[in-house]
This record gives sequence, structure tokens and C-alpha cells, in this order.
Amino acid sequence: MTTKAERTKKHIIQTASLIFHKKGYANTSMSDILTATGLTKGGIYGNFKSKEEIAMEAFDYNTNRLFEQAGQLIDSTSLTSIEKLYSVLKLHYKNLQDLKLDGRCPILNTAVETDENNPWLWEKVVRVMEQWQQSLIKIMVEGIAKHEMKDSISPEYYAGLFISLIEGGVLLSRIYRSPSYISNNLQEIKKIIITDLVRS
Amino acid sequence: MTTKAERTKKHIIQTASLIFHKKGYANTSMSDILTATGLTKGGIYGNFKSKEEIAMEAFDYNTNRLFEQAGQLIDSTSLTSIEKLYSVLKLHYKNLQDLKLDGRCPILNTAVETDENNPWLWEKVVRVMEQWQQSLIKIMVEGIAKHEMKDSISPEYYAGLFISLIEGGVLLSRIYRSPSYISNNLQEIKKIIITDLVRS
DNA sequence: AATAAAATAAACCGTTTGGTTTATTTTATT
DNA sequence: AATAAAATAAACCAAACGGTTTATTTTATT
Repeated sequence: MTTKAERTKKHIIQTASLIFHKKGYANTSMSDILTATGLTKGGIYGNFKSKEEIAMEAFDYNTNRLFEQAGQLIDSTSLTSIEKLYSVLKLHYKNLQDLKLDGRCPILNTAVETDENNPWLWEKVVRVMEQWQQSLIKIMVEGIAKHEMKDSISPEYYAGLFISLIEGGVLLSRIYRSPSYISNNLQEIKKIIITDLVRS
Repeated sequence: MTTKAERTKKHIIQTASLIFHKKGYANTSMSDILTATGLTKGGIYGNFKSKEEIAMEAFDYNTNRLFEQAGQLIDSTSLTSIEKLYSVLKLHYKNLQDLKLDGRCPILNTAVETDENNPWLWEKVVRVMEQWQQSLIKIMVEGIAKHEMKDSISPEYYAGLFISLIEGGVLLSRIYRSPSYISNNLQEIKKIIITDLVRS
């Protein structure tokens, strides 16, 4: 069973994370959060000591959504490394499109806003990007070891390339309000995997 | 000759554009601008009617830097469309790296911050992205007409792809404080041009 | 039903925000 | 040298900001 405080904290994080994700940190006020949660100041400040503390937990909450189910996929034993690489990127794409993230990427958004403004949140951004990158590299390193991928490739290079294509696609799709850019880029990723990575 | 007011306006824009570019719009206060320009409130508000008006002109100023010299390059008659396409993208890369933009992209930054927050600035973001995209498309359309590029390609597709690689590279290079990501992506663009676009 | 935990309501805090006003002084322009 | 333009200095504004306090009421927990 969960305690009342735990439930309320969760409610605050869930609600605030949506607002932060949509409007950014500086442009979200405490009164926005009060209104959205239906709580009063006492209710909020009894559970969190500052707006920043909420922002930090909201960032974790939002980024976790992006990587939901990715862990299982990577650890799966029934897939080849080629299948894993493509399907994990496709999963990130799908998670970005879903209702809650709404085509925006919390890493991209938070990186842009907190660089030069909030060192603590910035540190989180760097860490989660490293984590993402490493997960892709890991798949490729295993792919090379299992002779499914060429041993001449640089996993770091392709990890950077794939992440760039996803994030660049997010930007264009947001600006034009059309998912075609990010889905085109996912197609290009598929093509690159086949032509550059697969050991034939 | 320029009038005093014109000189002061320019000074304000030049100074403020650097701060907006670095810290974003919401995180830049009027007092930041006062300090940096060395002017007083009267001096600022005598030339601009609001912070937002400064922000709008600062955005134009920053994005113009990104496209500096690109026009001449595109209009040049001595280059093939292949050379034009690669060298204009390389120029954008170079402009992004230079002292003033400092590896950040004003389109990316402003898109993230102003979506959902500032419709006027957002409109500018959309327009400048369209302009960028169209300039790349134009090169490819001409390349097809001159039989330098395959007529089976979609200029829209590749324009989106190249912009994605640049913007994704900007994000990664900023997060890791290393230019290698964006320069890797520029190499990949070169490769894609040769393997996918060139009519052999 | 008694106790403890959590949330409300409302007043309150100092600070910062973007912006205005007015009278004075400095700087350009002619 | 006279005129007009531009910038200063400083007081002032209302509103919003994040955050605190206190006494009261509601809600969980046992």
C-alpha cells in the first residue's frame, strides 16, 4: 500500500511534468502547477521544498517515458543485434509520438533551456544522453562480437548519427506539425543499418 | 551617415542578441540588457517599446548570421549543384561554430523555447526554417534539371535529412561540448550526397 | 473512535519583473 | 553657437514571482 504523501507526490509530478514538458521550466509558474493539480501552496510545499525540486523529478519522469520498454528489448535473447538496433530506435520514435510526450523530446527541450541556466538539471541532461548513447553502442558492440555487424564500423559514430536523426526529426516535425520528418529519418536509419552495418 | 538613434539601436540589438542566444528569452531580463549595453532604461525604451520587440529583432540578427554568405554561394554560376549543396551546408556548419553563435543554433533554441509560449517569435522560427529548407530544395531541383543529380530523388526528403543531421549534431555537440558530432554528421551528408544524389 | 498526517485558506514576505514618468544633462546635428 | 535629439538619474508603478507562516479543517491510518 502507498501512503497519502506518496500518492500526492506522484500526482504532483505527473501533473507538473506535463506542463514543464510543454512550456519549459522558466515559463511554468508555481501557480500553473497549483491550478493544474488542484492543490494549494501548503499541499505542494508540504511535499516538495522548491519549484526546482519538482522540475528535477519531472525531468526524470519525462525521460523515463522515452526509454520505457527499451531495457527489455535490449536484454531480449530472441533478437539479432540488427533487429534490436532498429526496433529500439523505432520504440524511441513511438514513445516520442505518444500522447504524453506529444512529439517533443524532454532531452532536447531541457538541454536547450538549462544550458547556461541550471547546472543541476543540465547535469541530468548529459547523464541521460550518455545513457542513451551507450545503450546503442552496446547493441553494436555485441553485433560485432556475434559477427552480425561489420567489425570495421565505429559504434560511437553510428550512435551519434542515429540520435542526431531522431532529434533533428523531432525538431522538424515539431516546427511543421507533421510527423513525416521524424518517420522519414527513421527510414533512413533503417537504410543505413542495412547498407553500412550488416555483415553480408 | 547613420543617426545616433540608429547606432544605439544597433548597439542594443548586437548586445542583446548575444544574451538571448546564450540564455534564452525568458531567462534574460531587462536588467541583463541594461548592464550589458551600459545604457539606462530611458536609453533602451526610447529606442524599443518592449523587451519582446528587442527579442524579435535579436532573433533576426542571430539567424541572419547563420545564413551569411549563403546567398552568394547559391547564386554562384561557377559551381555545380553538387558542389553548391555540400558547400552551403558546410558554410552553415562553419557559421554555427563561429565566435558569435558559439555552436548553438538560434532556430533550434528559439523553436524549443517559444513553441507554446510566444506565437510571434514562433512564426518567425517557422518562416526561417522554411526559407532554409527551400534553399536546399532549390539547389537539388536545379541539380536534377541540369542532369547532375538523379531525377528519381525527392529534394524534400533530402532537405529534411540534411537539416536533421545538422540540428541533431548541434544538440550532441552542445551536450558533450565537442564539435565532433556535428562534423561527423557533415561527413555523413557528404557521403549521402555522393551515393544517393550524384548522377553517375 | 482516537490519533496522526495531510491539505486548506488566507494573510504575508521580500524580490524581481517589465515598464513609465519627469526633470536634467549630455551629445549630435545644422 | 543654437537647436534638436538622445540619454541619464531616480523615483515610481502594479503585477507576478517563489516561498513561508499559522491556525483550521479534512482525510488517512491504526
